[in-house]
Amino acid sequence: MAPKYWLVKSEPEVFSFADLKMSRNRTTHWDGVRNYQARNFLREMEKGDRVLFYHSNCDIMGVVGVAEVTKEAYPDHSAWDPKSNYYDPDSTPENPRWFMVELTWQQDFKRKVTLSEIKAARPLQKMRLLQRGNRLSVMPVSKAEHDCICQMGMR
DNA sequence: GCCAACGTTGGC
DNA sequence: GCCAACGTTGGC
Repeated sequence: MAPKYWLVKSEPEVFSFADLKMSRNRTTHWDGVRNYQARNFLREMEKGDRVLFYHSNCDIMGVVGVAEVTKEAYPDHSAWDPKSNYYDPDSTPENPRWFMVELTWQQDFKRKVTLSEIKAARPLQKMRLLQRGNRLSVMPVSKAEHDCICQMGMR
């Protein structure tokens, strides 16, 4: 099965791409997604899928590197922890509502591909990232868009 | 099922 | 810090 392509957003002050790189095995579980549409995308992720890592809500927003899905969707246990920020009493181990995947750092871009560059790049105009009112933290990206952004980032 | 109120996201 | 654009909640 050919790998699929995704973009995940993270606020670097909360969890940056450098944080992922410094994690054990350069891997983390991508928990805390509490939006149904984003969850559904998470559940479509498969091992080997490529993930563009985007920094949001910071000085210069943009894609900073590439990660890979190393474990596909499994129940997000932070939803069961009353002390977690992501606690959701309606999600239970018997009937989990929320899921997470495992992401592994793969490659730093030589330079950040900024939001304004993405907005200016003709092949990227249809990206979901640029669509009005978009607030998804996990979204699909086409292979062409992924390749274009990687090319910009590695130049 | 409608919809107003409220909370959150995230670019600016 | 502001605020537009959502999603969610809860009364009816």
